[in-house]
Amino acid sequence: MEQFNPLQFYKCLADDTRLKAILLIADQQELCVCELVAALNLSQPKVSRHLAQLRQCGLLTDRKQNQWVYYSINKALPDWAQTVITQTRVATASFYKSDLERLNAMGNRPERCC
Amino acid sequence: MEQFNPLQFYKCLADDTRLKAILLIADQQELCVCELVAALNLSQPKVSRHLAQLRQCGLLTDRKQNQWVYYSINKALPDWAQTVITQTRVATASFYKSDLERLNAMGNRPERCC
DNA sequence: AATAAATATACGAAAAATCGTATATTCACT
DNA sequence: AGTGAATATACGATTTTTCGTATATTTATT
Repeated sequence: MEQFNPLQFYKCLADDTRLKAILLIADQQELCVCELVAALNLSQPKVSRHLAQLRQCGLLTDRKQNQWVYYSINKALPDWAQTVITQTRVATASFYKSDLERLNAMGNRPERCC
Repeated sequence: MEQFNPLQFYKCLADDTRLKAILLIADQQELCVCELVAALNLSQPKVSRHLAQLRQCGLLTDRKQNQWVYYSINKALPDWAQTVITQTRVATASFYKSDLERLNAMGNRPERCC
């Protein structure tokens, strides 16, 4: 991840949907779109649109398995950016607590494998 | 600084003027408005407006000395937020390098005291 | 008291970001 | 081939943010 732009990075974090999605994914290692839709309690197009933006900016990577697309934090992110995400995840757990609860209450979550 | 909102924090960092101002101030300990105007090469009202926003959100504190107002990073910021700023300052020096050069080239900088 | 320098604020205009809704795509399964 | 579930994208409308310009405020100096 060369010449990664901090302004673009922080613009990605400056939206409620995107920030919570990133923190949830960082907390859970990876999540598919339908899990994020349930956790965030938002429409599928809205969530999908923000995830696409985070992928395009290099914050997330995706992997497809069957009909699901799993998003995770891009391991190629510069160390400082990973540190920023981790610090935020640990220190601001109450910010996304209710989303995590909705995720855990979700039924029929797709099974990971491979 | 209780129940500090991470979304508001990142919105503060998600603007070119504000991000560079914060990094310059973090690097220099404190800077007055006219120094930031020179370093950022922007209009005084624009810089002043963004500084006011950063102060209102709790990222900066100000101190008045004679006719100058000096801004510095709010020491009451939560640790994680200070870590985020420090990590960014250290890792993305090239992002505000040219601003720092303009600051160093500036003549007639007000003298600190007290 | 008048002037000048530094800083702050007000306000409408312009630009940027976000949204809802509709629709397209992809894949598994029958 | 057809259906349904999961995901992605397009597009105009709305909301939010930022901006330039003018003006107010504060303080030091003459």
